[in-house]
Amino acid sequence: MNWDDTRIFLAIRREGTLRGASRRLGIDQATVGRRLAGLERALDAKLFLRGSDGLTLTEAGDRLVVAAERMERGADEIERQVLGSDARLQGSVRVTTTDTLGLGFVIPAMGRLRQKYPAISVALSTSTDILNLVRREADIAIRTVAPESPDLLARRMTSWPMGLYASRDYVARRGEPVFGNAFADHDLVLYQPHLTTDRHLTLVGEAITASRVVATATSSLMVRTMIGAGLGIGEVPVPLAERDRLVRIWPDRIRSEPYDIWLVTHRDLRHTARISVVIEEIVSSFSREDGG
Amino acid sequence: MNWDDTRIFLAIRREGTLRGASRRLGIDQATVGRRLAGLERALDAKLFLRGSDGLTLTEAGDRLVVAAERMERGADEIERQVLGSDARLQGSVRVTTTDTLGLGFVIPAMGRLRQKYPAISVALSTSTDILNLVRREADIAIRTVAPESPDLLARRMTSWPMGLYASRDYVARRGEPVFGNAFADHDLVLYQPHLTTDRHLTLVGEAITASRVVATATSSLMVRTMIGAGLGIGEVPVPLAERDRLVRIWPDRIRSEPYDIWLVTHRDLRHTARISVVIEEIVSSFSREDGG
DNA sequence: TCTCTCCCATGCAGAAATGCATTCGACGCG
DNA sequence: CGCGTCGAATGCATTTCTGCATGGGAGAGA
Repeated sequence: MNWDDTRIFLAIRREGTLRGASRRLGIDQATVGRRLAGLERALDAKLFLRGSDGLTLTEAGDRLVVAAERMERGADEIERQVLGSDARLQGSVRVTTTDTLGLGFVIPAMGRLRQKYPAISVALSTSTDILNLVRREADIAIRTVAPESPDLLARRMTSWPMGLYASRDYVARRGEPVFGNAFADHDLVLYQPHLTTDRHLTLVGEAITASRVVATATSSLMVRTMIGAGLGIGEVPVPLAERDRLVRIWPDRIRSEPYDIWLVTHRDLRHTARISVVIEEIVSSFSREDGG
Repeated sequence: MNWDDTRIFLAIRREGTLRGASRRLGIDQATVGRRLAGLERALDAKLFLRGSDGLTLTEAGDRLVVAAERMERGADEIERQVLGSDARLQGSVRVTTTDTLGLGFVIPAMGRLRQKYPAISVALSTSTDILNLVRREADIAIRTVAPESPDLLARRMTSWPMGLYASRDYVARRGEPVFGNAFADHDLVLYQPHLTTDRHLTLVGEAITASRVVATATSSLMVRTMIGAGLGIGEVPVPLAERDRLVRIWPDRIRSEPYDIWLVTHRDLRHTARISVVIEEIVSSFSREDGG
């Protein structure tokens, strides 16, 4: 048995198709299929049922998943440990974050990094997917939720109050909403991360009626941009709203949950030089904002 | 990083040389060296220091061992689980035991197996090395010591008393030893498994003087054969001595520790058909002996 | 000191794996 | 019902890997 085929096995299981796995692994679809066939030959067992819409695990394949993931943890650990002792200021650092924070903080940090450490490159992945740091899908994550794993180190970089804002233009046209009548006669913009069904909706603690919502977005950058474009009223972290010169509605009201920003990295990467300096520069991005 | 290279890494570490690893892995020494070089390139770290007498782990390499072994456990688990659900009476079963038991019990069992299940082949490894069942180096072990791992199933097949014996020829020439004078004027044959320095030596509880020992062997088969050849007096399990028609000395004396025989297999292989029938046949070998 | 043995490194030819291009089938949409 | 899209399989050229053979170096023993 070729141990490397287990890596292919896990990729196929996660993607559901050979083609998807080939994209994730960066190798050809034909190769993925042949590697799987090789594993099945070595183990003398069919692991997937081939369907026109992809592959599904057989019972035999299902039994292997736990052991395969154990192998994967070992492999990840190997890479981290070797990486964790790398004192050189060169190589690639993978950062995952949201588009808001990527645009406003990580990219400025990358500019400064480029000056100081020209041999370090940053691979920035902005997505709503939460990449798995334990699985080594990224080196640094900047998130609005704290992680749960004991292997991950989280540091809260800032905690922004969330205020209610509209664009200058919107206020000029529609005026400010009257407090206490559920935003009657106003247009609202909402952040809805998961495209979930309507839950109990509020803005800065005030209940809203669904019919007044003119737009939602899965990204806070889109929400901010919508508000800036005059589409309606919505919640924005105060420092970002000020940067955009939005007009604050009801300045004494903030949302009860602030906008927390966590920087998360893996315990084993703590002392990796190139990762440390990237973290340092990103942290500096946030402290500049808080200071100014 | 090619996961399969960790398999090579572990083999090199265990054997200490590329050549040794290549023998264990069944691939060429040059390939082993190149696979290691590939792993070191992928991880960008030297894992071994090359010396003329083999390779020694660097600090970086040492750190990887634990994670690599975790991968190995996962790989072994995969193979066992797939093997463990194999209901076909065909394929190879690897048995490890001592030469005594291999000769007297496993080989007769193999003869009967051949008749009943012609598609099953047995790979018999007789050595004093205790192969690691957890590491999948063998499927069945027949040993004189019980294993410690919770993943292994041990069943005591028999417990033979150890008596003192000489050949008919020896007794005719030298007579039987007088009890109580430390085998004065007699030649002794000893089983010494580990080539250890002289410890406190006894035969069936009687102290002996080192100068009377004419031969030792690391194998109980060799001891028995030596005794049969008339070299001296020594301990032999009673059923085996009777089979050899040896003459018993002091028939009321036995060694305090009997000769226990354990059959050991891995928990996951319990229900593998071909392994079950091999076990069954080996057990039958021993019960024939006890019965007759 | 010479030789023998053990080891690793490297050149080269053959074998195996990979990527590309194409074919084929299934599904969903207009 | 045709068309476009998605996916898996397969033929073929190329790259990569592997095994064999050889060379060179270090250490043990005569």
